[in-house]
Amino acid sequence: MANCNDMVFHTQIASIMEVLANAAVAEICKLVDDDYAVFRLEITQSQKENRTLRRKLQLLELKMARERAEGTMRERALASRPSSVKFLDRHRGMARGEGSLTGGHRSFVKPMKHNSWRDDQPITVDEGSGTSTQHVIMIESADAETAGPGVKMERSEGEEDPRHSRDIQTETPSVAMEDPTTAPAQPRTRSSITEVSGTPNAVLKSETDSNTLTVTKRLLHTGSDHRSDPERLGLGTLGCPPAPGSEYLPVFHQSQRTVNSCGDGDALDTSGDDPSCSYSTEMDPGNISLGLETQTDLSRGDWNQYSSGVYSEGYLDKKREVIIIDEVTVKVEGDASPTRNAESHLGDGHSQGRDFLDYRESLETNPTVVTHSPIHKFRDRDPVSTSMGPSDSPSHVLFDQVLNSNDRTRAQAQGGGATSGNVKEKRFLCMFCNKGFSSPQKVEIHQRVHTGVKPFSCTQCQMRFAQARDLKRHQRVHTGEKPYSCPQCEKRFSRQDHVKMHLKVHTGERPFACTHCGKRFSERSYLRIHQQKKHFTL
DNA sequence: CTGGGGACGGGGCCC
DNA sequence: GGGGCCCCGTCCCCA
Repeated sequence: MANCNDMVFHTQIASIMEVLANAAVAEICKLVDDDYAVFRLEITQSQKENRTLRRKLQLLELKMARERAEGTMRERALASRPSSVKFLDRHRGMARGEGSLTGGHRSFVKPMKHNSWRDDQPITVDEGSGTSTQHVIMIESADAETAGPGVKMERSEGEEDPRHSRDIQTETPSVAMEDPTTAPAQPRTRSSITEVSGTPNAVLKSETDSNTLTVTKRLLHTGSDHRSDPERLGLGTLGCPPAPGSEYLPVFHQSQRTVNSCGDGDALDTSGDDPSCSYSTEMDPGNISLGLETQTDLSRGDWNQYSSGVYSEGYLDKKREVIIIDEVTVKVEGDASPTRNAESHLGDGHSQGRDFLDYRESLETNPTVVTHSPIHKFRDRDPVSTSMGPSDSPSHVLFDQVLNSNDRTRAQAQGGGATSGNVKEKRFLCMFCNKGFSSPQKVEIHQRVHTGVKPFSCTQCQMRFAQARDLKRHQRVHTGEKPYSCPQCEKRFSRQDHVKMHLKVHTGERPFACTHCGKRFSERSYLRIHQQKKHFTL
């Protein structure tokens, strides 16, 4: 009987335990579900915020570009000069498979053998017609071949980030039409050649009611290097001289889409009805940048390139540098203040020289490449468009306003070595790494690190240099000049820093110690080699 | 042959 | 624009 009671008792206990266990499981599941829902909600909100910030940045930079473009258009209207052929390279196309499209942002720098401008394939230039007709060639094809043999389009679409993908995929098929309301949208995958006639002002639409803009961007035909290095950057590039009449022609195309005012960042519906603001490259046939022009994306700093081009327009008016801005997509957000809402997607600022080694190598191996255009997509970051000239344009004001934000601090901090001086003195940012410099000239020089442009060539050898000082220093190799001597042994050197290095021989100074074995070296490179060989470390 | 070390040239940046 | 400085890599010599 007792055993029977025990069995009943245990059975009841087991039942209770089961019930409790089930309840606990249910409670856990409920908690997990709740947390999961909350987590997903947070993710969604964060994504929305990200999109909002991106679009705000786009809006800001679009405004800058438009303001600048308007100024250009006014100048053009005043000049009343005949226009040249304008290539609006939308860079939708790239010869996929050419170059490394999966190896990161360097991939685009791979020189291409075909799809490149060749000397025997000049671009027809409607020059000096005396009319205001502008031949605008919109290259929208995803197939570079459709762009003609002379058009080289490279892109790294295969490795683009989701944002970029979204922009591309959701943007309205861009139409390079003067009046998009009267012309049907053309599929992006097709090539189209649209001739835009009329005065530049006719092309440049009013921005007051514009929400979707197809901005025809172009190569800002500049290039200080052209002057200093005609043998490399001259006719050989494309087989045709720079179009003397080529001018800047930002073309804004309106779309009939309406504004999706979303100043607060909500309603960021990107599912296909994003108003698009597309920038197309207007390539000057005489200054096509081989292997460098590539599709860009606003969300990844291509606006930076555009604004840099704008900047070049002002500051580099005489220096002329090729700037390529590709088609981008942006949704103008109603009355949202671009300044207030500006979000500068500053890069990490540490993308420099060696990050572009492949690029530079490609340039070195392809001396005919004109290297004025900016590199696109070096890193997965969003550089801000901040290389503005010292002009008094609204863009400049806007730029300062942007930098007045917290991003200014970031810009300085990420300026990579901007250790001294205030921000104002370093407000000229590299379009590639956002590093700040105190003057446009310094930016230009610095950007040669990224572009590989070496305007100064040695007459004694084939060496090329980015700075005059480098050439001057190098030429001592040929002349044998050694103006510096060691005060200890009278040994002579061509460079003073080598004297300083040499002095360590006499002083016995070995400031670099191996952290593994304590062995000391006079130079860091010795230590590095030592550690590599002995300790298998960097 | 190998490693250490000096010399030296290119490159980048700050001032 | 140029000097100074530093970093890096390479070449070469020598133990």
